Amino acid sequence: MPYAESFAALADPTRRQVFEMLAAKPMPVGALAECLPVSRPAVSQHLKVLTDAGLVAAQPEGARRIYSVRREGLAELRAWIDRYWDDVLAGFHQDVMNQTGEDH
Amino acid sequence: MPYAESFAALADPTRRQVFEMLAAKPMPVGALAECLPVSRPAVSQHLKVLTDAGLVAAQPEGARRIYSVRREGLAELRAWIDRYWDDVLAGFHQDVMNQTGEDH
DNA sequence: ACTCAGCGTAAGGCATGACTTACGGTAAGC
DNA sequence: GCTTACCGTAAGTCATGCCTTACGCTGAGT
Repeated sequence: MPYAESFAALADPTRRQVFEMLAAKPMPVGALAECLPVSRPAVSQHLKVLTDAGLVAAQPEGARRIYSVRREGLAELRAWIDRYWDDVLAGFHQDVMNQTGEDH
Repeated sequence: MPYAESFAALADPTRRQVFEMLAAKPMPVGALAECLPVSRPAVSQHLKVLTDAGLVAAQPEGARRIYSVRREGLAELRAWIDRYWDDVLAGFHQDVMNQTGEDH
């Protein structure tokens, strides 16, 4: 269940901001840190959490590491939501049945 | 940005379990607590977080309070994911363009 | 009116987590 | 080869969060 780590990763505002910046454009660590109110090591730690969750990935380019978003990570979250989305719709439908007719 | 609270709410495993149980079937607090390894007040606190995030809602029924899932809460999360889903696809598309031709 | 079931809230303890500074390690440039 | 840029990790501090027990409130039944 990798979606568990994904939710935990995106629960932090700074980490969401990192993710959003990478979604807009792949970037090295330094570029992220310049646009954020935290230190560069803090960004590195956040990137580790996001990487472990499968939401981002690093691609070494010389001495730098270009981080970018992994579509599969978002797909996991979408899958989780869609599952319970269906459950809720089914439950709602059942409630309507119970309220209207109590038939069958 | 209510999705912020939603991510924070679903980041906790116990809270996700509560949400999943409510998605399967609306329930009062006591019924949830019986199936969980934590005390009833803990469940109440989790329900408050989920309620503040707009993910669940309570409907008083006599002395009990029947909790159920709010579709709008899940919709918020879906909207956030879909937004960055599109961004990632666009970025990926742009990378392909840069690699193949550098035209525009 | 009294009792009891069902919840929410307050207060406190303990773990988890986010940030900092300091350090080590690798790749590029002179 | 040596410096410099770029990055990850370690250690420590401080805040946040989850859980517990104890308490107070409301609605139903006798």
